[in-house]
Amino acid sequence: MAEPLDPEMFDPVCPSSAMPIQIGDKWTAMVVLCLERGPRRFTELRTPLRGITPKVLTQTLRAMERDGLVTRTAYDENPPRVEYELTALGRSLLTLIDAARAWSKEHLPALLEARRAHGSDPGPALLKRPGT
Amino acid sequence: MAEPLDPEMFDPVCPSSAMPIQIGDKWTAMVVLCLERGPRRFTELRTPLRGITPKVLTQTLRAMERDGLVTRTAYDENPPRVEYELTALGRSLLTLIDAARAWSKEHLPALLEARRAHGSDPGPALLKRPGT
DNA sequence: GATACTGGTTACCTCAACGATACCGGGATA
DNA sequence: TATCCCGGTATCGTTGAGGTAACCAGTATC
Repeated sequence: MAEPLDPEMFDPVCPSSAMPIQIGDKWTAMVVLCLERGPRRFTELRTPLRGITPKVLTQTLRAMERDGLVTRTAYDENPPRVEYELTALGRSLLTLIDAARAWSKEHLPALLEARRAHGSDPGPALLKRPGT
Repeated sequence: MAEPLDPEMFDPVCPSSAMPIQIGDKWTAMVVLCLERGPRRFTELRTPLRGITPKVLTQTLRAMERDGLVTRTAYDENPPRVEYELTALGRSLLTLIDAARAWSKEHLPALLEARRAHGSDPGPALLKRPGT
């Protein structure tokens, strides 16, 4: 829980953005990965999740808290400090995320090639979400 | 590829609707499961996917075709006949779907209980998609 | 007094997915 | 003549996730 998060742990250009699997909402899986090695603070999470706005991060964390995936602990200090930590349930998603990443590693190139070979039209917009 | 699809293979009331995992678009995983045992016709798919409109089914299938998940074969007969079949790539999603279902079987009750225990507010709408 | 830091909140807007409803072409069948 | 079957299209409307921008309270520091 010590070392800082790598600001580039999620490559925004990476084709994993086309991954056909989504865990929870758009940012949920990335939050889980950020919390994998210990509790993190709100601001700390914003670094690797480049581009996330505080509103959306709050929404995501509140929903995850509601679903028992994370706990929120506020310390009465100042400046204020709030820490988010994975629960066992939240941690159980890691196996699923690993499965999704394994599938992508093995099959995503074929999917992208199929899409490219399909030719001109971008077509309906299946599978365009950001991933990990 | 012979036996008809069970019209009730997807229970619309089942809490799996809350499953925090989504494969492709809303109907993609269900289509994959429908095609698991062999090619199916357009109208045949509409039966278990209760409530899907032809427009949305067409959209879903076209996107899956574009991504190399299914093949579309039109026979020049009449009444017209079109068959959709899983490709190897599409079939590879089955392992992922199984993993998602295994997770749900084991952990979904805990998630739903956490949500219930969280109390009154339905809160922001994470995790409300139909699943399998 | 002014500014900065943390952890947010509020109001507004956009856009794609999804759904409802209606219609169609062509051959076969009654 | 009329109707059915099949595999779709066409048009319209709704919804909600997600984004943008601005603001806030409380303390500490300059």
